[in-house]
Amino acid sequence: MDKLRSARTPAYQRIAAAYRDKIASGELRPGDQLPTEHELAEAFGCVRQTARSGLSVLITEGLIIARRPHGYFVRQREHVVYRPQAESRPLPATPEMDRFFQQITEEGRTPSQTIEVSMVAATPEIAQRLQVSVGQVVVARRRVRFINGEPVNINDSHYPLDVVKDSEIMSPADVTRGTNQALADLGFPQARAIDEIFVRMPTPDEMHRLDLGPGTPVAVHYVTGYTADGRPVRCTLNVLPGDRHVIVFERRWE
Amino acid sequence: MDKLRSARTPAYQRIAAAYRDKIASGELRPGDQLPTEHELAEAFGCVRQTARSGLSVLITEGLIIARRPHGYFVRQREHVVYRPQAESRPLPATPEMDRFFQQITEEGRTPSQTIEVSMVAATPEIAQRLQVSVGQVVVARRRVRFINGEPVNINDSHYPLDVVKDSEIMSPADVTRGTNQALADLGFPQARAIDEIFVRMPTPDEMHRLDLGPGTPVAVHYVTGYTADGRPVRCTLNVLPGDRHVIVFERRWE
DNA sequence: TCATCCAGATTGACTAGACAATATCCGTGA
DNA sequence: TCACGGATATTGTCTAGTCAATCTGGATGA
Repeated sequence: MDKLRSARTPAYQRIAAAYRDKIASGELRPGDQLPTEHELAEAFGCVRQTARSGLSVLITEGLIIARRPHGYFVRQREHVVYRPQAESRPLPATPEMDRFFQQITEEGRTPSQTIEVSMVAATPEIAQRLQVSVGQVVVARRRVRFINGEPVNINDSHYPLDVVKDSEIMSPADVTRGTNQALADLGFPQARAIDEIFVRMPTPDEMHRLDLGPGTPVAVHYVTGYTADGRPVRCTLNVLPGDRHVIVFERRWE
Repeated sequence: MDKLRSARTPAYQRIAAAYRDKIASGELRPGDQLPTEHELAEAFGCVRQTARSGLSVLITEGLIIARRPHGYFVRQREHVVYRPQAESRPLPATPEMDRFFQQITEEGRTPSQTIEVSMVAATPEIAQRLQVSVGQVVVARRRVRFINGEPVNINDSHYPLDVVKDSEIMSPADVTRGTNQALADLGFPQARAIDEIFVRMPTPDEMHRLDLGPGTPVAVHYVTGYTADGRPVRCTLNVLPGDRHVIVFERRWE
């Protein structure tokens, strides 16, 4: 019976399933090497191309990577906490939050970033959220953040031109007190924000900018900030690689 | 003279890039059919297997699907709004929220769900969040939600055994007033919650339960609810297919 | 009329090779 | 000792086929 089933399922799927299990069970741990294509083909009685198909399944599932000419290795991932609310609430606000930060703490990381400010035509996504027409000129403040020299996320903030004109937000330097504070000083304090999170596979451009391996999905996080009278004054687009981040929100019932 | 490898880029990548662009530019729209493998091979001067490789790239990117024996088609996705805060705040609380709901409104959808309650050993993920030891017995209330007969998400809530023992939460029926209210009635009102969102490719089991196509990542959303004195009384695990959901939060600065 | 069967088109799985690209290891020579 | 260069192992790309699985639609027959 079992033999029948294993004979029915394609060889490449049996190979993928076998090593998926070994990874899930912990028999193979992050960094461990898998057999070579040649060895797999021999072990499963198929040709190299079929073994490759099986391995490629695991690659697209984000479980392993290929390193030429070394072989295939189990991927490792550690999740840096990404906390949208930290923009406004600086520190862990409840004892529960502390527990999470203790586990995934940042030891010895050296963060850095690149900043680039430009005036661009609003994409449909940005235009809709800022309530301007598509193609209208808005200010884009683009950042790529790095930890230990490796890119961790893309952070593109967009502002209506008249809101930030001639302000320090338009200079491509770090605004130490925070762009949200700068926005408030310009007379546009944000009272509310809406967070939207989409999940998808990255575009080739994103794969390049974030140095993503195959099988790594991204979270696309839009933050639209509104003043008290309901005018959108900021739309931030974050692209977060799934293998490097966990997004954390905190809620309270009042 | 010879083949002169048209570019340095491999043929299968050129094929993928060509059709990725056509999809991005809107030349090919959701539901449209791509050329067959045979036609692509002829057009790009390669064999069928190479054309297949190019198409498989687009499949893993979630852009197209293969429907045997019809051909390849551009995928379509519509995002249902998933709003964790709706558990506690029933309706759009700000004018801005209204705008989002108008766009992605639910017309003529017929929701349904399956419910299954069991006592299970806590997985490490659940145990850590409920602050119990791994393997300790907890109550799992598993739901799969459907819209128009199609599964849209997995929703597994876990409770410490002593909290929900002999309560209606343990019966596999819909709790109309909501499990959170039921929990409060048992003497465990939740005062705070922590949301964690991970992004990854689905496991084969999740692909099966949610009827996911290849190239579809999922968001894994943990909600851990705490009473006012900091005791975790609920840990809910949501699995949301990336092609069907957008996660929406709303924030206020006070 | 209506159900049934079959041919055809298309993707899925696989074989059996070939040559290219790449990083490491190791031996050679200055 | 140390720099350089080639051998080697491994994955990456590709060709040229074969046979299987699946769905549609048209032909066939009661």
